[in-house]
Amino acid sequence: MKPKKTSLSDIAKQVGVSTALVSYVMSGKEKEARVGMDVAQKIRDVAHELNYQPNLLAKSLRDGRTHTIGLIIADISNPFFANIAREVEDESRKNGYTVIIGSSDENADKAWDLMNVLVNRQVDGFIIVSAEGSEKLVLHLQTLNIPFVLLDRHFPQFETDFVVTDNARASYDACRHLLENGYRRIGFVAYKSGMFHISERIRGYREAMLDRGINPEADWLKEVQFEATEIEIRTAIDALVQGELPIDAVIFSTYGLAVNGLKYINELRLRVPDDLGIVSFGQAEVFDLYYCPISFMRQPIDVLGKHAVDLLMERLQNPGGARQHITIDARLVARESSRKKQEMQ
Amino acid sequence: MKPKKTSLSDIAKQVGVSTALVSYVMSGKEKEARVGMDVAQKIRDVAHELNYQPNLLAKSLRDGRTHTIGLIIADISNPFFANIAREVEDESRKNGYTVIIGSSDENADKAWDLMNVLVNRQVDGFIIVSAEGSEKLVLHLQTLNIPFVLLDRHFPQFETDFVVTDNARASYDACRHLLENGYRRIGFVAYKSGMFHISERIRGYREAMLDRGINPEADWLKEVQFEATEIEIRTAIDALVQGELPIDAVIFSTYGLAVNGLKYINELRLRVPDDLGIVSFGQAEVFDLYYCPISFMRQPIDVLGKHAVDLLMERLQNPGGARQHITIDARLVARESSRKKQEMQ
DNA sequence: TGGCTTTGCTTAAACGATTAAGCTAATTAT
DNA sequence: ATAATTAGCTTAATCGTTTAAGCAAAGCCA
Repeated sequence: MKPKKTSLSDIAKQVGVSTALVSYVMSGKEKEARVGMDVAQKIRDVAHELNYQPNLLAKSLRDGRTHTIGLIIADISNPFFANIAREVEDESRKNGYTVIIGSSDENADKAWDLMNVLVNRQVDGFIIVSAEGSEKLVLHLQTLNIPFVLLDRHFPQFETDFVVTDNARASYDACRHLLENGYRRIGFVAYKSGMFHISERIRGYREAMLDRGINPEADWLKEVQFEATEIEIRTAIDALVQGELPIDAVIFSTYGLAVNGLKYINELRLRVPDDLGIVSFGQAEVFDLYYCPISFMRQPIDVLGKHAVDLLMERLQNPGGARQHITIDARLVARESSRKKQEMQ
Repeated sequence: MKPKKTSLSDIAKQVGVSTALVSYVMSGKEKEARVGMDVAQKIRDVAHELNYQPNLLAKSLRDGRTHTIGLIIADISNPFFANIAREVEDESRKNGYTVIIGSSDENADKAWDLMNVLVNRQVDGFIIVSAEGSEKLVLHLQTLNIPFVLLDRHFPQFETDFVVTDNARASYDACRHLLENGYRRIGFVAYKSGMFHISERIRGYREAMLDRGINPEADWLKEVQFEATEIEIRTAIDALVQGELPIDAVIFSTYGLAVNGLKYINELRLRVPDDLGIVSFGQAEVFDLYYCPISFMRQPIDVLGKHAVDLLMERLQNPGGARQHITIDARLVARESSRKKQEMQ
């Protein structure tokens, strides 16, 4: 039924030599291995004729490297991660590596299972956007001595390679921008999470407010559950805009929060930015096409992805080298949603 | 340096038996292989103690199945494909398969290269969103006897498994909806392509117009190059809205066209739907959050993805079975962008 | 002529798992 | 008591590749 693929020994048999010779020729080692010119040519001819394609499984098994990397992200259907995946894919292919992507849904258990599957498939290394609670995963990879690079999020308590944006600074810039444009009562919506990148974003917001001499009300910070974003975000926004001190601007610390938040803001018929100024993290076509284009902190996804792959490649070459920490600045893209406030007397 | 992973023979050595016994126990065949209860337990204990993880490479090499499928799509950073990828990933994992995703950028050569890499990695089968001109790829997989399912697009001239939406019908429905709501001069924007799914969409549009007794002007159909979408779409829209017979509605036959089109429509300060009614293919948050929510044809991505995987699984079981053609209907999600036209006297 | 190097190839082990076949000792049947 | 069965293991081939080591013949030098 299935026309067996041609292997080294098929060629060897037809040419009348050992598989060793064929292997040498096919991997361009004919010089070192002193293969006769005529035989080499014959081998190439037959290989071509039989349409030989090497079996990468066998090769990998033999030399312990699969030239495959595992990419664990939160969710491939989120544009931020999809774009990251795309960068990682392209950059990896340039380096001769294939990527296997898995979505963890921000769930540490899922991430753990994924990692195990990929480890068993013998990936050479990982690029990981950590879910909350995946310290165990990180430690496990360390004891297995499998190279990995943390992307977008990292654990300050562990000494690992990572590539992240400067979240505190990005948040600070977002907030300062709103302040400069006349907004004063600024809310901040984040996921409820113990993860470092989240708390950094909150810290940046706080500092910007304090530096401006404003004490951010505790009520202005809303933390919503990832698993129940749609519902909780409504409650959060209701509270923010209807409280004693209704906010005049809000920062969404994540793409998913912004999308859900904007939907509800539309429902409430709040006008952006007159009723509510907005700056968001993340990026996507949504922000361009909203009736009032949304200002956002642009994370240089291409740079993040490229650095992550390059760093991993370096680590694969030199597993013992010093861990590297790469921090990249996000850049504010200011648009209508945060334009200078008209003082309304 | 690297603490070698534990293999069957490590366990065998420690327990003092052959690797065969260990293999039987680890793969749950201890009954058939008549392994002694006490020895079996000992093996399990040691396996656990040494944290044994099977090497899937070796297993795959041995029995010729990798439990891996290749997914070739146009671009993972396009939400339509990202969502497909997500479905395929989840459904495959349920079946014990791992997915390797590659983006072809609608380029047949890239798709060809990708396929070759994946074939060499011995994927068991493929799910493919074909790029234009990839007939060669399809034929090649057929001669290699590697199972594959075409997704979203298919080649009517080849007898293959496929899962697609009924594009002619979707287009017909989109157009009829606009007609029913009072629009008459309806434009259609598509990619310039010889691919079947595109011409089907055009056909559906034409038929809906003709059935209504309207002869669609040739100028109302605009075909833009995939590689130069941003520029060409401006020219196309300019022509559509400024011609002798300016259109009063437009159908975007693809997500990417809609996004670029809407951007330009915004720039032109055309009001949707008063100046221009809109229905689009594709789906994404963009359509929800546009100032005037965009009507679109919802393709049931979850169903598409699930069917594609299930069909491939079936084909892997039974390579010789009759090819299956699965066609799924898109459903109109009607919103503001195509609301009933106010007759303006 | 005898020893040394070079050329051109083959042999065989290794990667880690699977599994048909075979072997031995104990048990059961006759 | 002897033959037949069964339980409980081992052996070894296999998947396709790589590569160190070895071997024979030819070439070179004195």
